[in-house]
Amino acid sequence: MSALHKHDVFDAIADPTRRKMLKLLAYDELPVTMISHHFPMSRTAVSKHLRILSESKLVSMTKVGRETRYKLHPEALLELKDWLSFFEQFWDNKLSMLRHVVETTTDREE
Amino acid sequence: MSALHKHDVFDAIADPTRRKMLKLLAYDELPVTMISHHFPMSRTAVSKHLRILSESKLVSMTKVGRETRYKLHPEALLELKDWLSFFEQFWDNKLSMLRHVVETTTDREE
DNA sequence: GTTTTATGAAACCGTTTGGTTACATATTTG
DNA sequence: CAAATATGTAACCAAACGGTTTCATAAAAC
Repeated sequence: MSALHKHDVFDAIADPTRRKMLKLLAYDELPVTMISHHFPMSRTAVSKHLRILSESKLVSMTKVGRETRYKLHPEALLELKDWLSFFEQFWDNKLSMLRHVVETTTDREE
Repeated sequence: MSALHKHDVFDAIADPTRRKMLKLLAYDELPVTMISHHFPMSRTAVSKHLRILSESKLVSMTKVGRETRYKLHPEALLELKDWLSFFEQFWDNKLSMLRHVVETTTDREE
């Protein structure tokens, strides 16, 4: 994906480092330096991954003093869930087929 | 991802062309030339996308005479669904929280 | 007010990606 | 058998990716 056009959710989760970041941010809001301690790369590289996650709305940023705290914004994964749900009707499993119907019905109420 | 290591499902669906291919193959098994008619690129480029989808097990190939027919193998998307299910517990919606519990319980029976 | 800390931006670099065209091969058709 | 068809492989290319180091800036701490 181009540098001008923003990265979407599918791009964002394609990278294993970014997927790990999402799990890390699932419970805690964390500043860049803290996040970078969990990865074998420079803080700058971590910062760039966070920018991509931010572009795709998977994380949100809050400035607190000199820190920038990032936290998970899980609602952005709904796009992925919706995309997936289309294919569930093709799983050769009657139980998941049934569940597909139940889920899509439930979705209407959200 | 490297050329030696196979592409995984997350890589495979990162590209919009490949996502479109999956939808196209959802209903019909199709040979390369037929598939390429749906995309504004060369048959060779289409073939390369299909190889990546094949590496990630999202499609399967069957040789029929001089044709290679590709079809969707939706079970490969289970990995994605499982990955997603971890995050559903964080959606700030009690209903989807409840559904998460129901689904993971149901999964045990498959 | 100087120093330290936290961060992002810029420039750079090797590798991968997504496309191309040309070619080789196998199968079907006439 | 010769010609046409279906496909994959190879070589190539520009752009994007994922990393680096250096620098600028803002806020906190001393």
